This record gives sequence, C-alpha cells and structure tokens, in this order.
Amino acid sequence: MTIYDISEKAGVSIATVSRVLNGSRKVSEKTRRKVLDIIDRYGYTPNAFARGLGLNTMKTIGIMCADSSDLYLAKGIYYVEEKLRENGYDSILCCTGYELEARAAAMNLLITKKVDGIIMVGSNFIYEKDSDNQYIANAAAQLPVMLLNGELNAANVYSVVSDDYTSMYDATLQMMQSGIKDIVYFYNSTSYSGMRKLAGYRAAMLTQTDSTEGLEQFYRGSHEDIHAMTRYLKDLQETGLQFHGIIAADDTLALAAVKYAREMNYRIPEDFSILGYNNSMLVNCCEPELTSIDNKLETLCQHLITILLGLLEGKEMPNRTVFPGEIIKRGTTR
Amino acid sequence: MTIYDISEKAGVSIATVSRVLNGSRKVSEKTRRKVLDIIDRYGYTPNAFARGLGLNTMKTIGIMCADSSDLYLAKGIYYVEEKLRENGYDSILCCTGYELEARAAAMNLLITKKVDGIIMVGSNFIYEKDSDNQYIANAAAQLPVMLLNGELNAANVYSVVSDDYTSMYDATLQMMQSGIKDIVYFYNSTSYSGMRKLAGYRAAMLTQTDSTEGLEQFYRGSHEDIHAMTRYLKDLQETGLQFHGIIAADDTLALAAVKYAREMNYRIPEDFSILGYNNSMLVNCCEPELTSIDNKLETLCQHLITILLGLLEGKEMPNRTVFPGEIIKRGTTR
DNA sequence: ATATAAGATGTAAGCTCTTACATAGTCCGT
DNA sequence: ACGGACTATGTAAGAGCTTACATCTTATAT
Repeated sequence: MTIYDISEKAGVSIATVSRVLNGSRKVSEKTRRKVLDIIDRYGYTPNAFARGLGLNTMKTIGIMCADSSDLYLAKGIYYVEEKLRENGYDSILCCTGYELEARAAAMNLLITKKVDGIIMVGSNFIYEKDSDNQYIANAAAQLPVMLLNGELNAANVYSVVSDDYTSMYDATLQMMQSGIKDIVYFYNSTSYSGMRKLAGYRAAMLTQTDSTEGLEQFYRGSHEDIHAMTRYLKDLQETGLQFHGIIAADDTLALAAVKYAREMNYRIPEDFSILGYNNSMLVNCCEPELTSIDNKLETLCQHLITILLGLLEGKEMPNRTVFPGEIIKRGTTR
Repeated sequence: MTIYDISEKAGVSIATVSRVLNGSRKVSEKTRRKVLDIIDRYGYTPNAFARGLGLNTMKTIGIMCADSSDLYLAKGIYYVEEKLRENGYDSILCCTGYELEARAAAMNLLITKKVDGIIMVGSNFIYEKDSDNQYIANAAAQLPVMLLNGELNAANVYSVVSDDYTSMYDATLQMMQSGIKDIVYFYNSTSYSGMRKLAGYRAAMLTQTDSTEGLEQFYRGSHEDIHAMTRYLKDLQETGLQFHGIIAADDTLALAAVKYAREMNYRIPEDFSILGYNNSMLVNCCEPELTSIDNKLETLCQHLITILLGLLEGKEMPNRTVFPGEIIKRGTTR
C-alpha cells in the first residue's frame, strides 16, 4: 500500500495525498476528508524511509548514555524519552559504556542513522583530556548536540546542567557548621559533574581547613557493589584516617557510608554525618534516612528538550543553562 | 557526498560502489581496494534512508518498556541493547507507561519506523484481558515480537521467561518449612510474571494451609515510594492480621517489608522472615541483607537476542523458552 | 463581462540507494 | 580459432515519498 494506491482510490494525485499527510494547508477541506477517509479505511501508513529520503529527517533523536542501568541515568533517559515522544520525536538509544572509543563509535552510528540531534545523558568523560572531546565537537558540526549535566565549549553544543558545585559547596559548609571538620569526600566518577561536585566540596573545606589531603577518596570499583564500597571505607579507616562525616557523590556511595558507620557502631547523625546525592529512591533504604541533594533532573530534562526543539526549528537558544539544586534534609545529618 | 560522487572519483559505476559497500563478492579485489580507498579518503557514509528504501530494513529493533527508570526493566533494556549492538543492530526505545492505549500507539509507531522486530521488556499487561493483547498479535503479523518475561499465544510471538512460578513456589515452601505459616504475599503488579509468582506462592501455601485469604496483599501506590509501602504494611497489621513472614514480588517491596519489621521491633530473621525478588542492588541496602530470587536476567536477554537474530535470518526458533531462577540466601530468612 | 488574483490540484523531477539484466572481457576445451 | 561458461562491470529501473512549478478553477474587482 503506497501513496499511489491511496491517490488512485481517492481519485486525486499523489501530491494531494502527500499534502494531506503533511498537513499542508493547500488542500480543500472536502478533498482532505476524502483522502483521510481512504487512508484509514485501508490502514495505510507512509513508508518512513521514503519519507526520510524526501525530507531528510525522520524525527528521531539519538540518546547516548554510558549505562542505562544506572539509577540516575535511567531516570534521565526516561524523562528525555518521554518528553521527546510528547513532541512527536522518538529516540534511538545507544548505551556505550565508559570507553571513549565506544562512545565515539556510537556517535558515528547515530549520525549514520540520520538522527536530527543527539542528547548525551550523563556527562562522563567530558573534560578528561581536551582532545578526547573532539568527537563531540565533530558531531556537533553536523547536528545539535545536547549535554545533560555535561559541558563542552564548542559550536552547536548545548549544556543543561545542575549547579553541582554550589550544591556541594553549600552542603559541605553546612556539615562543617554542624561541627564536623573531618569530612571524607567519597566519589567514583571523574565526569564533568563529578569534578564540579568535588570542587564544591574542596572549596568549602578550604574555607576552614588547610588541606583536604587524604580526605578525597576515589572509589574505582563497581558502581553498584555496596559491599565493596563499604569495605573500601573500612580499609580507609584502618589506615588510621580520622573522619566523622562522609559526603558522597551519589546515593549508592552514601548508602555504603551508612552501612560503614553502622558497622563501626557510630550513632547517626550524633557521631557521624552522611550526605548523599541525587535524592533517589535509595534515600529511604536506610536507617536513618539519607539527607541528599536533589538536582532536579526532571526540570533539567524538560529544559533540555525545549532547547533542542527550539534549535530544530531554527531558533536561537542559550548554549548553557544552569539550575540550582536543593538539599533535602533527612536523618543522616544534623 | 553520494554514491555517485564516489563512483566518479573511483572511475567505476555506482553499482560497483554499492557492491563494495554491501560486501557482495562480485567485485575484483583491485576494484574493491580502489573504491574503499576513495570512500574513506572522502569520509563518505551511505544515506540510511535511501538504503532503507532499497533494502527495506534499517537493522533496527524496537524496544518497548513501560518504565525505563524501573530498576529491573532498566537492566533489561541495558542487556538487550548491548547485545543487539554487538550484533550490528541498534534500538529505538519507547517507554510507554502502563496504559494499554499508549502501548498500542507505541507499537504502531515502531512499525511505522520500519523496525525489524520488537522486544517487549517486562510483561506488564499481558494477559489482563485477552482482547487487550490484540495489538501485540496484530504487530506480530508484520514482524517478530519478542516478550521478555511475558507470554502470549499468538503466531510470531516469542517468549523468553524466567520460571517465576517455580521459584516462588520453592521459596515459599522453604519459608514454611523454616516454621513460618503466616506469610503475606506483597505485590504491586498484575503482569504476566507477577501473576505467575503469585500463583507459585499460592500453590505452596495451599500445601499446608486451607486458604491464603487476607494474606495476598496488592499494593497500588508508587513503585518507588518505600514510605508508602511501609505504611501500607503497618495499616495491614493494624487491621489485626497476624503475619511473621513477607514474600515480596520485588526487592523494593521487600525493602519496605524490612523497614516495617524493624519498626515493629521484630528480630530478622528470628521473629520475622522476608524474601525479595530480582536480586538487585537493593539486596545490600538493608540490615540484615535481603534473601532474594535471582531470575537470571542477563541470561534471559542473551537468549532472547539469539532467538530474535535467528528469526531475522529466517531460521526456525523455539517460541517459548523458560529458565529456572535461583534463591540467593542472605540474612532475612532462616 | 473581463482581467486578475488566489486557491486547489496535478506533473514530474529529485532524494540516494539496490539489483535484475545486459554487456564486455577471459579462459577453457576441442 | 571458436563457442560456451565464467567473472567483472555497467545500465537503468525501481523503491515511496516531497515539492517546485505548471495548470486549471473560482472568486473578486472593475
């Protein structure tokens, strides 16, 4: 069933059918009715390839993500996909893992598939080495590239980010003001936003201490393995390091911190404070419940899509928008 | 840059270029070299639409999923997507929510986009009413439909499922044999596999009790809100129902159960047993850690993809494959 | 009534590939 | 040396849509 069949049955030309299909206004109401009627009587759907060939777009956005099973990234994908579909676009998903090469390959694949734009969900690896980001800049030469919680100074690359620096700065200061000075920063990602968080922590610490040496702890293991994270903290304690607070770069790490503190028989929050990040469902999973920073993921995604759609309509759009986060106080901090 | 440009620069016809591109063997080695050389000198990539038009496929699989931010489904998407890409396919993702209408619409959209097959990740709503599944059967008339943890008796629909019934049956029996008779079944989904789990629980209970009346508790609220789940259990207790064990249909519900038991000051597992399902990262999030059933999601996904790829090559494939689960014993059961 | 503008529809070219069929070139056996 | 059987390559016809441009209607102004 093609446009020819329809045009024949409706007694009009294929151009008219095409116009009806595309909502062009140059069709009389009567003709439109007739064509629409035939179309759904015969259950015709246009061939997406042919259409793509003619229009040179298929209303599809590529989503790149290191790991769709990551709690936070999965939510990002969810919001982005939802809002795209509400606007008549759909999404090709590419989960790349964390290797640069795989990411660059995925990017090319998406471009080959003729997506109209690319959204990078999660900021991993942005900013590691400057040259490592070349693949993004290259892609941006052909289509708009949106960075959710990432940043890159290149033409046609647009960022929507949470102000992780400030959130972390404020939270750290708050914990210090509650009387804890020996706060470990526990993180597992060197992504753009990961680095911003670390910087916020560090800046706040340095307002009251000389150095954060030894306190910044980078955990390399599995992002899901709470056991291993807990063990890491125990090992750390056994090296002789004193600490009575942990600020974690995400809720999973924070949960491990809670576990550690319990095993050490610290009272939380009287003897030991813990702060998480992302305000995910995990905050309710421990006793006491986790204080965590909400970085307003849904809002970020909403804006990101608005900007992308604007770009696709040829409008000028801001190439960097920043949203504040919010500290959600619960039981693990004073 | 089109195939014409390349053919001209290489001094051959477009047919030859096309043959090189498609790995046809009817090209001399010398010509192939020459063409390949030009292609990558000019960085040419074939137009996916034109190619799709000609070949009537774009090596793309549609993935349907109710909620990509669900812990379990997200993992499913992850595995499926990974294995597809390893085999040269990529994926269009549609998150539909749980409404039938939205699911049917998403299905049509995928078909319109000319995907080569559809994978339904998670079994929600399959089997609710028979007529509700018509949209799946219809889609299957046009392309293979794969059900991960779902089932439907229709042509060209293939299932790969975990044997949830048996897992749940065994686990329930085991808990009863440990001495607990008043076990609540705590669930929140009427999906196919949800129903199978329930049936397993029920069958096991009925080997030792007359009825499970009042013990099967269907929770309707948010799938992430542990507070609400805990409250639900408290309310239940306040109605006067006696229970000293909870078997939950997923780990989130089980975590709420742990929380409930702690708040009631039960000792776990001495006074109170809890079983989770999915063996997700959540099992480490409580004290004691959660006994949970592992339904081998990665294995399921691997087989599902193998079957799909087989079908796409025109092979005969089994339309139903079942894998056993495994009870992973931890601290919440005796 | 006539010229003109506006609106509706049709014609045909174009988008970039794939591939059946035609042709040209090679090699073999007799 | 010639017909036949290959192999390598080219030609041209699709594949199903969009859209600029041409044409035909109809309404409007004079």
